[in-house]
Amino acid sequence: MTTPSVPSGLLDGSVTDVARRLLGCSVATGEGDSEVVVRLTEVEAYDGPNDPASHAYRGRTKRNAPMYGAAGTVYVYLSYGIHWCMNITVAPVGTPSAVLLRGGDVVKGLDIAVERRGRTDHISDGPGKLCQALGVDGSFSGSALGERIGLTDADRPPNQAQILRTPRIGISQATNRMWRFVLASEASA
DNA sequence: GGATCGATCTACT
DNA sequence: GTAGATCGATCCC
Repeated sequence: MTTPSVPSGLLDGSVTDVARRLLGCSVATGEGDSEVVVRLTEVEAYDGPNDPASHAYRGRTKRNAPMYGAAGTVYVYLSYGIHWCMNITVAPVGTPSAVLLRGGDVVKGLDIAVERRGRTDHISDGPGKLCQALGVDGSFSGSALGERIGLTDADRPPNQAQILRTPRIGISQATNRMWRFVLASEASA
């Protein structure tokens, strides 16, 4: 076992399989009273070299290096100079596939998340907001799941029937790929 | 060394 | 629903 804090098999398979599987899973940061847990409701798959929209499409750089690491590596980058965005590397070493965590519901430590966000609404319904609510920043990039960020599948739906597939957001390339996955219960019709 | 772009967020209409 | 903000990293000369 290499990543004891990650449920076995959770990160196996294609990047789209994993993205779908991560919906409903919970991401956690902090410990004890300062722990914040978010249940994922929105993710996107990025298939490195085969995906024009991926940061790894043009090759390896200092920023995206963690995507070339082992499955379960956390890749955090700064978007638009102000927002942190968090990914989980999927494929084996050398293959830069990753899943972008776009949003979710805070299920623990809501007061902490609210304080960090400075608002009581829109706490974690976007990539940058999700990271801010969890207290994730660039120092988390390159670390493995289980070290500073925990991942559990406790509240994952038993089937994939409630999962919707839609085009990805915020990109200008390969927008035709339906690689954004959302929990149907959160999509409000 | 300089110019350009970005997997976004917030506020206002 | 629409427009503006904001700063690092990347890419090119």
